[in-house]
This record gives sequence, structure tokens and C-alpha cells, in this order.
Amino acid sequence: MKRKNFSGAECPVARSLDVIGDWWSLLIIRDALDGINRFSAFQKNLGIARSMLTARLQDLVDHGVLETAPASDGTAYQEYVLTEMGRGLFPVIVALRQWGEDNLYQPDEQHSILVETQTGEPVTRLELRSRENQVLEWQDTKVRKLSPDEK
Amino acid sequence: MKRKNFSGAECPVARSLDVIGDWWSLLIIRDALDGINRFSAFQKNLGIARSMLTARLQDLVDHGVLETAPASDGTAYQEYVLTEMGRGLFPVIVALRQWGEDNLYQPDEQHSILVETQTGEPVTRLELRSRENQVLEWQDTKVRKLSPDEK
DNA sequence: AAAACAAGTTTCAAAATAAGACTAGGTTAT
DNA sequence: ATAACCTAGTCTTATTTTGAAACTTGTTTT
Repeated sequence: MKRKNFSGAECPVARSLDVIGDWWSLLIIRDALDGINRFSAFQKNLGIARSMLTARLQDLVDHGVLETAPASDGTAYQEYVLTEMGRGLFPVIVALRQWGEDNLYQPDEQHSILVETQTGEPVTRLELRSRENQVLEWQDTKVRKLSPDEK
Repeated sequence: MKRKNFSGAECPVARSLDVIGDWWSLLIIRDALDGINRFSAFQKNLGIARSMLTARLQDLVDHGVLETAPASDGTAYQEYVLTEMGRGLFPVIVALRQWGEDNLYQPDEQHSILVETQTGEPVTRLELRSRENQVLEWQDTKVRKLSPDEK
């Protein structure tokens, strides 16, 4: 009765969740995008149990989302840094952030915001656009299953 | 030793994950966006244990992502349909899908694709753009913590 | 040299998950 | 009308995952 895994799924959403769909992975990745890269920094910032963090970091390294590197401060320790693949999760984090901002705060409640480094301005909304540059909602799209030849 | 919860977090990503961050929620939402809305349809499509599905659907209803409605086919059963808030997760699902497509398939491997309903064309890439309409990468943004007045 | 820190591992208890049997209404076929 | 089947669950049990805290080993700081 191991937890189900979706690593062989036909649906890319399922495969993604197989890699980063558990309770802590996306928060680790969020922190990594914020520049956190040491074991103890993740642990302190997240309040995660050390044993959990060890397991999650190892999973992410195994899946190619993070990689280890010698510490940049010259000490003998190591760092966990995002790979190209890991940095590709930036839109996922932004989408989660914007949904949370929109739906999970009281009108008067404060939260951190994402800003453009250059200008300090809050970032714009992440949107899917059609080839004609219109914003696409979910009704405007559909999933096409495997191409005709394969079932 | 309850699982940690992030419902009071300052970070919107954490709050979002508190609602949809467990193992099945985003797959249920993916299916709901595909038009699935009956208990047994979710169960069959996902291969999830019935007891799990019961719990997850209830959580999502409690959080306002789904709501129940009388079955649209005239039977006495009910349906689970996305609320406005739930439909707002569309970009999250698209972002996960595109990341999976980019990183989790062999070059020759097949998978479902998301297309524009109107044209049948695959959708374009979901991108965060600056106010000058340039694509923003993670290096181009930063998180600004709570505004100056509150710690 | 001693104290403190970093990055874990180990142990144990509690919670989450999976699988399948069981159930009570609702629907369909005969 | 009733038997058979479907829908949407609940219940039970076994296993896995998670969380908390103590313990460890090597590294760095004082």
C-alpha cells in the first residue's frame, strides 16, 4: 500500500505531481528560488523535520530538480541549487502565489508579494494567451489524448 | 504530530499548498477542469481509494474550491463542480502540464496535449511578462516581505 | 581546546494512505 | 414489480509517511 505513483502517466500534470506533488517539495523549491540553498536554512525557514528534509532533498536531487554543489562560502559543506529543470518550475510557483493572493487572504490581511527586481513593481498576472493574444480561460481549451495511432 | 499546516502563512504559495498541496487534490481539479464531476467518475479515472476520494472532495468543498450541485442528468445524485475560485486554478494546472511536457518525457514518448478549443492548435507557453512585455525569469523577480509597518 | 554549528541519522508515536469488503438508496432491464 | 445493477459512499485493516526529539559526526568559531 505504498502511495500511488504517477511516473508513467500519459498526462503531464500527473507526471509533474509525481515529482513535486508532495507536501513539502514545492515549498523547498519556492525557498530555492528565493536563494536559499543550505540544509539548515531550509530547515529553519520551513520548520520541517530534519528527517523529512533529508528525504525530500534527496528525492528532488534524484529527479533532477536540485543538484548539490560545494558551498559558495568556502566552507566544507554543500549547497542544494536548482537545476535548469528546477528553475523551470518558476511559473508553477507564480501561479500558486497568484491564486493564493486572490483567494486566501482577508481584504485587510498582509502577505508577501512578488515584484520585478528592476522596478520594484508587483509582477503582472500570469496568463495563458491564444495565438491571437487573447487570454484563454479553461473553457477555451481542451485536452487531446494520445495521438491517433496509439490508443 | 499532525501534518503541518500553512493556513496562516504570510506566503501565498504556502497558503495555496495548504488547500491544494496534498497528493490527490490537483489531480481531482485537473479532472474537474476536464469536465468530470461525479464521484464514481473521479474514482474510476484516478484509481483513488474511495475513502480517500471522499476525504479529498470534502476538503475541497470545505475550502471553497468545489461545490456540490444536483446531478445535471436528472438523477437523484449530486455532482462536484468547480467554483469560481476552483476555476482560478487553471493556470496552476497549465504550468504543471507544461513543465511535465518539457521535462518528464522521453523525446519519442507520447502524452496528451492541451489545445485551443477553437482551433485545435496546441496552446502557447504560459509566461510571466513584465510591464514592458518582456518574459520574466525567476532572476528578474524577488519576494518583498510584509509591508514596512508590520514586522 | 572547548564550544557551537552543520548536516545529517535514528527512534518512536501519530496520522495519512491504499485496498477491499460492506452498505443503503436509486436506476434500469425484464 | 422485482431482480439486478449502479452510485456514492462507510468501515476495517495493513502499511507507509510524517513529525518531534534525541543522538551523532565532522567542521568552524572563539
